[in-house]
Amino acid sequence: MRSGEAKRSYDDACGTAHGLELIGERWALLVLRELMLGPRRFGDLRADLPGISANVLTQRLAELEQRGLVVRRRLPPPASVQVYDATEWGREAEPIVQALGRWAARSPRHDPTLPISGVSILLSFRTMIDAKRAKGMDARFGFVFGQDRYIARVRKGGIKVARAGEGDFHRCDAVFDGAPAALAAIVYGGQPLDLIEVRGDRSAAARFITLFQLPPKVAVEDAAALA
Amino acid sequence: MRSGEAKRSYDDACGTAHGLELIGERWALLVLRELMLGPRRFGDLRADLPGISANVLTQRLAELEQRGLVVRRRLPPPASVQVYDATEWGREAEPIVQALGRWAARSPRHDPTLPISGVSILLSFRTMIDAKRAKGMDARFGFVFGQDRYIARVRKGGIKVARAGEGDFHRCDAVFDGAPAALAAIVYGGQPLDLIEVRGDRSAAARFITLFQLPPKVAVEDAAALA
DNA sequence: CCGTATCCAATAAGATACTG
DNA sequence: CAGTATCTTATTGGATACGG
Repeated sequence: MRSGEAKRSYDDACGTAHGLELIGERWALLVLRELMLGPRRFGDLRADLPGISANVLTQRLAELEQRGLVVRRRLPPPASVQVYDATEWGREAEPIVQALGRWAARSPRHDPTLPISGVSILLSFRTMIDAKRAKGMDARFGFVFGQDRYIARVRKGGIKVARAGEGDFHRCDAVFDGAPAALAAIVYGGQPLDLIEVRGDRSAAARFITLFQLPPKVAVEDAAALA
Repeated sequence: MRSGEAKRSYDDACGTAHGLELIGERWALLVLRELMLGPRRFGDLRADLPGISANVLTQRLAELEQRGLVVRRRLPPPASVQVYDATEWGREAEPIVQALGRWAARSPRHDPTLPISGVSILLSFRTMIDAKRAKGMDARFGFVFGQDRYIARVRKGGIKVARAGEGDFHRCDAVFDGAPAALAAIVYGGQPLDLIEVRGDRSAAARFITLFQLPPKVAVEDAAALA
């Protein structure tokens, strides 16, 4: 190890190497991902990052904060709870999350049956929307994952995603209510729509779930070798 | 631990998490980066990844090979040397490298004076080319970094980059010969062109080094806090 | 040289218990 | 609930030795 630097450095001027020093530690990018759609509490993050331990989450948040990617705030009373939020620069890391996700979706070893967070599935919509299929659609959709609510607007072949307030759902064409993993199984796994509850315009919902296309799996000469 | 196998899992169906399981280990993405422009030998990799130890490089290469991102080949006699090359899927990870590099270039703590590999600087040209500035230019450039040679073709606002054979340099408008770090200092650090040797059309070379634009640094309220 | 293997010390991650 | 503290395990890096 070299002298001087406090932590392990790649000692490389390449931006990629510096990026890995900023968000290359285990869990760091997933923590940042969970903050992409707005502030979360410590417990929310812990719940949506199955397997992370409290001390590692504490450490990652502290590092991300110190590097300027995350800010810690205390909500005004009566809430008075502490939340973590991504800074603008932190949110600018979304293309990294997307590129990684799009690339890894081609993996023959990707297991889509694992748990998935609400933020993940919503961000995947931004990543995987097929502009041709979405062209001509103009609709709003709501998503209820337990306490968390999100809203998506499909228009001009694109999709906008955000956390939802109560009133936002009144303008939605349809609202999906269920587990994120179930929604993922429907959209990406070809499962039937009635795996979750759908309120509102069911035909709009049926169209919505066809808008997203995973890239083709990598051809593997000997797939067994990768099992 | 079981080398390369499903070790510590993120237990997350999100493609991003799976991507981190594939190339999230320390050094993995940088090893893959070094293979983006063609096969390299073990010693080349070791030389261009300052700080990696031989055992870690061996392990990363074995893992990447087992996951289908890298192949190990033996060149035909008389060379008969073993080389590592990225598979097509491995090369498809370049958008990840680019997104990470572009994002990290905004970091206030990025130190461009560190060493940099030839592959890194050439890839950075692909990432950072400013289409508006390159528009209307049609030229070829050669790069000599010790034993390694590369060629770049600028055309229609884009740039193509590849390893060069001997003959390729005859068609070049200009050839840069020097250390990658010096070229980086010229292109990105505003240093004078005569820091390295330039053969051929010097005015074309002078235009070339203006084609690349780093994104603006992140505004930091208290930059000292991040030192 | 080109890698691999092995040993060791330093870190980082994981599990769990604990405190305000 | 929101973290700390502590302990155990895993990974990393450096040195070095070894076989092709």
